[in-house]
Amino acid sequence: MHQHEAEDCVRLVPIFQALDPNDVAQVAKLVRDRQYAAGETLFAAGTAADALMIIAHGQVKVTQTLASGREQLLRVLGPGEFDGEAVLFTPSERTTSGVALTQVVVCTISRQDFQQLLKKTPALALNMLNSLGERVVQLEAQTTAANVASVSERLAGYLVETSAALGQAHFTLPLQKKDLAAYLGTTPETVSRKLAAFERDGLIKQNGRSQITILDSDDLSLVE
Amino acid sequence: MHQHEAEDCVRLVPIFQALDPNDVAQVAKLVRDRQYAAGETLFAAGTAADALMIIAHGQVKVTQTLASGREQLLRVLGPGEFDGEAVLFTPSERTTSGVALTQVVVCTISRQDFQQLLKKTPALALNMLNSLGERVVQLEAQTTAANVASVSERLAGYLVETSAALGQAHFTLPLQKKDLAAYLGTTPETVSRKLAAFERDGLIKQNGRSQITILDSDDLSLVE
DNA sequence: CCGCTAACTTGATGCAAATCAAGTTGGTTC
DNA sequence: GAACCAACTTGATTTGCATCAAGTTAGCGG
Repeated sequence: MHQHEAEDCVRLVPIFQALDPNDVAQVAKLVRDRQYAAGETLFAAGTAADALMIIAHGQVKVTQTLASGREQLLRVLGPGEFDGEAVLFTPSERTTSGVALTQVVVCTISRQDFQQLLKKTPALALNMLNSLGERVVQLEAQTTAANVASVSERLAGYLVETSAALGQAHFTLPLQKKDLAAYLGTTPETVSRKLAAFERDGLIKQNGRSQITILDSDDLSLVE
Repeated sequence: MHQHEAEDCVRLVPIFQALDPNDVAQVAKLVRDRQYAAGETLFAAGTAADALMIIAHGQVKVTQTLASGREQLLRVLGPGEFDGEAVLFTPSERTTSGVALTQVVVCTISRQDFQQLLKKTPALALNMLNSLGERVVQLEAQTTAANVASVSERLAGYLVETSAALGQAHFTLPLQKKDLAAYLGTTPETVSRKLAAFERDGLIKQNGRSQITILDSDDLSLVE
């Protein structure tokens, strides 16, 4: 079973894709896997960044907390995604924390092993560059949105994107509203109110606490 | 002179550091350099990302603009820094725009050449990974600050960081207040008022339009 | 050195969203 | 299935900041 998870990681993860079978075998040997229950902490800000963590199953929220105590949800990692940047540097501290949202299986590679691997496997470094480049583009968009767009715009954008990513107009919110608020840089109260307003305007329909149906994707995209 | 600039780029840029002389020579051959006057556009969002641009001299502001027309200043590139991520992908569009703040000399490498170079020069890929990793960490901090901190906190943080980076309590703001406002996600009016407030509280002293002296760095860091 | 203009400052007003407060709901545990 | 508790909702109030408006400066070209 454990063996199985390790292979899953290597197979699942985009950065290991298109490596030759030889390399893949090498990688699999270095991988250790580990389980966490929902709510458990996978890594904490301020601790040593000593391993690369790749999600095999489940979801992990990555947050950053300011001195003031307010917390920003930076992203949610799903299967195949990894927490990342910290491992690339010479021994350094993590700047973010990761908490399991569901039961989670992660595959880990120690920083040392991973850096060795990078040197020996140029194709891996290129894959990694692509992955980080995409992340930069996404973060730039997130920063811009946070500074420049209203809460309604950001929420509407989130709904449209989520719906598009899942390929359906009707879906279950992948986050609690509390977490969604932290992601959008607002409060649960405001998320609640804005969703109610969208519903009043006939843009969406809410069912229960976390079911959303998008009725008018076009107008939702135009919300300001 | 042109030859000179090309060498400058290769010598100056962190990502080319620690390459062996052989590689460096190779890189220099691929580099073209180009000049821009203050205010000129180096690249625009929506156009093809066909070249990597490295700043040899001067400063370039990188911005992202929302449909609403409001503009976010993402960063200011100085000598040795580069605009980057876009070049890594298969042909794609730029998501950001770059405008010269001063007279600027940039060195460019075509995307094709650069990608070839990456494949042939593993050390370069590793340097690039480090550089992008740092950028991710910095962007995460910027996103968190934008969502979670007040304008006063962000401005105070900016002053403290800038002062620290320059190594002196007295300095000239490297940006116009208009641009500083765009960077912090606020308006020039608010920047003006907050600085006046800091001065009233004895935290800083302003001289002329852009001279700042930090009087109490500790208390400035505690502003909320 | 004068005049022009963009950058900036200062003041008055309005509004979006945070905060505070008091319920209500739904899921989980025993 | 009753009781509990976190998550959520809805309402009232406050507030930080944007916006609008009217000056004031500083730098630059002539």
